Amino acid sequence: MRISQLSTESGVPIPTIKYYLREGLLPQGDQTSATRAEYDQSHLHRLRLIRALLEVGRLPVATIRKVIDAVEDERLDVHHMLGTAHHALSTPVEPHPEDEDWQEARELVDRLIADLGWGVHPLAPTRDELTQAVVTLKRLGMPTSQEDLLPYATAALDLVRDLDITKIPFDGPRDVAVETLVICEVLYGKAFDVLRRLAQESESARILGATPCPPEG
Amino acid sequence: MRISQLSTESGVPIPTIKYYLREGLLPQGDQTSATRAEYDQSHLHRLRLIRALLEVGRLPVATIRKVIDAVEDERLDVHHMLGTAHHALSTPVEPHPEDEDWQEARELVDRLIADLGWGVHPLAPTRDELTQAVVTLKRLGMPTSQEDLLPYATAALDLVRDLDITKIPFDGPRDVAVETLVICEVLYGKAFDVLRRLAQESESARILGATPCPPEG
DNA sequence: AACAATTGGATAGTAAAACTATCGAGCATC
DNA sequence: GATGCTCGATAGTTTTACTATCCAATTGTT
Repeated sequence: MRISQLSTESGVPIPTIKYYLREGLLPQGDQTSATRAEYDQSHLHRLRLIRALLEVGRLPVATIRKVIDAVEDERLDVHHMLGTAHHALSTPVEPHPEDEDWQEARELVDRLIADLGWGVHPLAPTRDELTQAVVTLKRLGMPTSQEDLLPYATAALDLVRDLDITKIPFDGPRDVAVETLVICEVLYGKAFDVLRRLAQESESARILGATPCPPEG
Repeated sequence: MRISQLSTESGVPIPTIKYYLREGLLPQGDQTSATRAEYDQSHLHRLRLIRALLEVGRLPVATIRKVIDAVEDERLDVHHMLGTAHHALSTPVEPHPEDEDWQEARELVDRLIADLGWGVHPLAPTRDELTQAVVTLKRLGMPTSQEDLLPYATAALDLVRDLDITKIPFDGPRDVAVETLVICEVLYGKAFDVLRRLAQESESARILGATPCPPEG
């Protein structure tokens, strides 16, 4: 199919598709001549993935690029490919190792992960991300202990082990594996986030003994 | 304290503080003369809250503004104040009620909430948000059923009921209640999100029988 | 073969969000 | 009364994600 058809089928405007091609999010089509290229279902699929990560996951284009690069780097085995994708998904946080609060929080995070027996690399950026949340909670006057975080951690593990992970075809083609992992992480992550807010909405109304609150307007 | 001290204590540059003042995120200081205003601990605290929501929660300034407006609107009782804050926290999604996939997904979401017996307003924007995630999952070839979502929903409810909600002082001053709610929703939400990704990282390494994957570099 | 339409590739422009910088006049303080 | 901080207003910057415009090269269409 040509670019115009790709555009109508996906709902993404042609200039935007060209932009994604430039940015390396979408692979080039099969060039049949100097001014013609042929696209197929894989491009359509990729385009849908890009839009999902952008619109639902609110991932920056640069992050999506990193994930795609990991898939297309043939030197990586499945394990390292997934790892790279994983680390790309964490929002970069610059650590403040000299800060006292930061150090304390980081120790808490490391101890938590160690006590849980989780296999996470000591330098994984995810650790910094969690540290930042813990530091911030403390600064806001809601200090967090390991016991506070533990139930969240075990709940997270339960969900991942029983649901997310079972969906990932580790033995299938590599691109399918990463794609599924990313989708699980981003879209089910989003779904859970919304469900959490729904639950909070419902519980808070229940406690206050009131009827559900309508949106403004 | 003066604006310069507010700046050094919070680490936020003066022009940025002025910007927050202009945008109504930070209340004006106590004006002692035409060119002097006095700020206090409450301003410092608010500033920290703003930065937390911006940096950790990645909330847009406009959203933070909405939450603050809800707190300061004296006509609202605690219930409606929390509700307004709640709805402000959901990323706006424009619904596509004419779309077939959308309709189907929306029915699934409504049925799920009804079956769970959750008290959520029929027009709550949160419903649209979840609908969007469900539609997107379907488009990406991972259709979601009510049974798929149920375990996420019950896990979310457990966390909220046993942890988040217990932290909110419903009978205390109104501003403390919303602030706690927002902090719980945004920061513990973030913490859980990171824990989920950590669990996924760990489980995926375990399944592949590999050692934890180092970050690039 | 003439010719309008489409494409690819390049380049430049735009919109929104979150700052950041500058300026001028008014105090305050030494 | 010189120095320096402050307020308030206004204008400029940076980043991100597009969007628009050109142009020459086709392609299909007559």
